[in-house]
Amino acid sequence: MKIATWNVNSLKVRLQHVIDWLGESKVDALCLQELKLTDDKFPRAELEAHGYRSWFAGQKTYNGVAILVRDGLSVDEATVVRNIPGFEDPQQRVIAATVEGVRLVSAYFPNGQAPGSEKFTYKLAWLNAMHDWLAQEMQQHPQLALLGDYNIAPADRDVHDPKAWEGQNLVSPEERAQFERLIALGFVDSYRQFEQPEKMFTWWDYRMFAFRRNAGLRIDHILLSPALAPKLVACEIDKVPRKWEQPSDHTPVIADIHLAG
DNA sequence: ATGGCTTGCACCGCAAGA
Repeated sequence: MKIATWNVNSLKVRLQHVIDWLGESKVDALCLQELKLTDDKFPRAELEAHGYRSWFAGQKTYNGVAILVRDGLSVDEATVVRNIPGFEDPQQRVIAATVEGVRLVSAYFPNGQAPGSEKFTYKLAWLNAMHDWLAQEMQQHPQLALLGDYNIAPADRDVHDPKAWEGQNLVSPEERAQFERLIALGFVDSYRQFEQPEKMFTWWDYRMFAFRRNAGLRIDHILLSPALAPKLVACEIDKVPRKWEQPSDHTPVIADIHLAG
């Protein structure tokens, strides 16, 4: 089963990119973030016409997450969850669904703006709630994958210029400690299970020709639970959609899991 | 140098992203 994550920065603007990419990648499930549209505007019919069913949690202007599932795969309708249970939040950042017996969580982690800011405090509170919920969720669903835009570059090798970024939002020690708390639950960073080229990133700023200069960060991740990690056979970043006309500033990450094996 | 782009919303400049 191929699963993927992609922050599309407006599904309205990026719908054709999503459709094109699904057609090429043929992933079984695609987790989307930053839909930036309300549920009534979600392009469910268009995606269905291209062979994918959708589950989504949207809102006006900001945030919004979805899970797209290729036709023919089983989805447990009764256990779809929106938001982090028990964490009151008007921001739509989480949706979870069980696909072929694998619990998929599509998450748009808060940006945080800057260490010390109110938004940073919210980010840390959100991360605490996510950690505690995942600890429970993993008991219920041993085969669990957490896919999304984490807004955290876990290590210096995930940063194009670690010196320039030192201590800043997305790389600060507090955020990295939160990432490590997820790892301490037993989660495995899919991308780092394999030898990878250096300077591989998933996000590049729109400004300053950042993509052309490869001035990026690796902030989109697929973490796998201990029960799922041994079934991982490949993980890659697909930089191609970032080169398309009017692209998202993020590009997809894909993990291939062999469930039968 | 706190800019530089892109989005949505609401009206032509602002917030927010990362």
